[in-house]
Amino acid sequence: MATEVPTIQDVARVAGVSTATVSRALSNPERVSDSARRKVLEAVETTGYVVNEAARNLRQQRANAIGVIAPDLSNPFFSSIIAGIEQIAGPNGFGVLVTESSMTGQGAFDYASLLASARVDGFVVLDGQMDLSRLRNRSKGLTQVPVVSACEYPADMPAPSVTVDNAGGAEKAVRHLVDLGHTKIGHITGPRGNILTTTRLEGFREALRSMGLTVREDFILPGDFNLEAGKLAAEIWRTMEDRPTAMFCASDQQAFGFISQLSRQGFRVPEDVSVIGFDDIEVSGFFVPALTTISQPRLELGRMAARMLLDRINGQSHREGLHPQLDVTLVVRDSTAAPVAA
Amino acid sequence: MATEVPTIQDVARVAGVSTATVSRALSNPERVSDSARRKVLEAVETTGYVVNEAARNLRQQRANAIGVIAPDLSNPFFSSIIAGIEQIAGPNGFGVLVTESSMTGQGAFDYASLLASARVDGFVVLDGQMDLSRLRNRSKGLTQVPVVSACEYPADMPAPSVTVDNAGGAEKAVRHLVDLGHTKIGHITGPRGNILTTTRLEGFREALRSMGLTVREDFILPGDFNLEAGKLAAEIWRTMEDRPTAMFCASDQQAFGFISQLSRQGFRVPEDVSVIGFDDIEVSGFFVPALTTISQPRLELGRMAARMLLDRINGQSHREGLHPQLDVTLVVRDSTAAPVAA
DNA sequence: CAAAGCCCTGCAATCGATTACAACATCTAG
DNA sequence: CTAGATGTTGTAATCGATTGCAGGGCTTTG
Repeated sequence: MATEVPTIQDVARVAGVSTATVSRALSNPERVSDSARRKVLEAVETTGYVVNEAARNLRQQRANAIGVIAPDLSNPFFSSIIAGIEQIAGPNGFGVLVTESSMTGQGAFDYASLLASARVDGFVVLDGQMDLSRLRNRSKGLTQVPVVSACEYPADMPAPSVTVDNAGGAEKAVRHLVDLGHTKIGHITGPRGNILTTTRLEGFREALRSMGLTVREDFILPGDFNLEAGKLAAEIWRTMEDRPTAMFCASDQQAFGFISQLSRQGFRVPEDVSVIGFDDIEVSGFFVPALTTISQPRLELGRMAARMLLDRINGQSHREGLHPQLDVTLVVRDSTAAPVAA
Repeated sequence: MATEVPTIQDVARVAGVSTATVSRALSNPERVSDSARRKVLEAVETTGYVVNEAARNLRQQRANAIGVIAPDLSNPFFSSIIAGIEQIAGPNGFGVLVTESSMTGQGAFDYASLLASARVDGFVVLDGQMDLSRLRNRSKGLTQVPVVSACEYPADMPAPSVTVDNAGGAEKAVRHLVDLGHTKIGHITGPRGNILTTTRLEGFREALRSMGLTVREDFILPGDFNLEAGKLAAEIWRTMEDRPTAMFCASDQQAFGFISQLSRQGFRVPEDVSVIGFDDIEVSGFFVPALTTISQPRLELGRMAARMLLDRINGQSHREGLHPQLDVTLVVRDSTAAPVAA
């Protein structure tokens, strides 16, 4: 039972050919004769041979793995993206190493080291806050290092990215609220400095203007993408003299926090205030009330980012362009309604 | 800028010693003289050397990485556990490869292959449904392969595991409901055949009995851990003639689905029915109503599983025993209350 | 029929680290 | 003073795959 793991030597011996032929039969089948290929495949079958990745990686000078840097693993928003990345990476023979931003910078988990140590061939960066300067001053310039940012992206980053149409999403959200009859529309932003925050805020402003409404700066509450931020914003909303009748939240989680805190204080959604989120994570349809939101194609985001990164690693140019943008859609549920006549 | 990645040879040259000394200075500092160590560390600093993992892995015949097999990445319950695993693995120089169960079995992502290919040194299995037999009939016997199952575990699996006290959790939930005055208590189970399902159900039954209540089989609804299952159960609850006044749900997600569907039908929680969950995922405190639940130490679950696996890989025996069980705690929030006097 | 080209195969170098072994210096004990 | 122990270092083999190069067989062409 406790047999050794077979090597390419074993296969070669069983098949009666050289290791070179075995290697070629497996990676470039068209380069060997039919008979040799058959013998090799048969020998692989009987021995149960699997290529030793460490040896291959050493020789080929590539890791056959990609790293994913996520800001927060416990946020369900990111896990779907990661699932999408795996769907592409796995079948292409690439492993996926997932890291939280908070882990990087710690010894071996420093991402520059991950690259230099031949553990990964490139990164998908899901964290827009990430400081990529360290990557730059090590060995190759940043433009050389295969990096694709997905979803969020550092403003100064000269790397390909795949994003969604955030401004368009904001516009769809505002239009929905306006269509319902709202005129006093507020917004809870994401964290300061985040690109998503600015794009959605800008889209929000622009949409209001284009629909002939004035932007009330006091209706724009600073926040974050998490639950706590929504709760905080609710406290502010509650103390406002002139309250917005509808709030556009920068994320679903934030919307949950907002609604939760309001409910606790005796307010009702959507009767007292309409709430619309952004992301469409899984629970959104099951929240109470079910959350109206802007749906992001999260799986596809991950898949496309992975495809782009693999192209990059393989030295190909991107089939989908340098900065593809995916569409978002409005999902109307129960957290938005027409404002009650005052 | 586009310099090559420095190798141990470069360091040796700069430091004026042999590669053997460099290697020893880095991994067994006490085996070299002070002066040599100083020179090496300095040379590492100036060259920016990072060990090439592929070369090390090949020579040492270990991958310095562990695999995590999760049933469903988009479930926030698992992401915390994974974060915990990383907290331990990373600082110990181990990478973490995350895989969804649905991916395994596909070519290179087959987990037996992952092992044989020297990509990982062992696994943390988060999926109790996982069929581990394939692992068994390849090379070493299953007992040889470093595997630690966390949270769920296949019943027939002769591997170490770290779990929580599921029966105790069920008991705490029931006691809480009984303390509130409930006597008609129902349960929505997890998926059939899952070990968590049986343990929690058994704990539920046992708790009722020990508190002098009879177990009503018609109050036990079959389910799953996901949102949809809760929704389905709500439909059944609604049509019951004699309804339980309190439901113990096998997971928080399930509880959300249950509450969500009831709300949609005009019922109120906890006025019409008390609901208690299991897991205490992040959003639970922000649900409407905030969910009373049994809290699992998810981060610690991952950390402990990782520690056990690393011990195993390093050939040490487990400091924490073969089957440690972590305690769970009752978190009382707003979804449970005394039953209304009929 | 000879020269040139192509296909298939094997030999052996190579990737970059670790480590068994041996060499040497230094120290200790008798 | 010497045999043996101890501590430090370097040499070179090794891990398992890939791949440049060359050789042998066969086909094509003039």
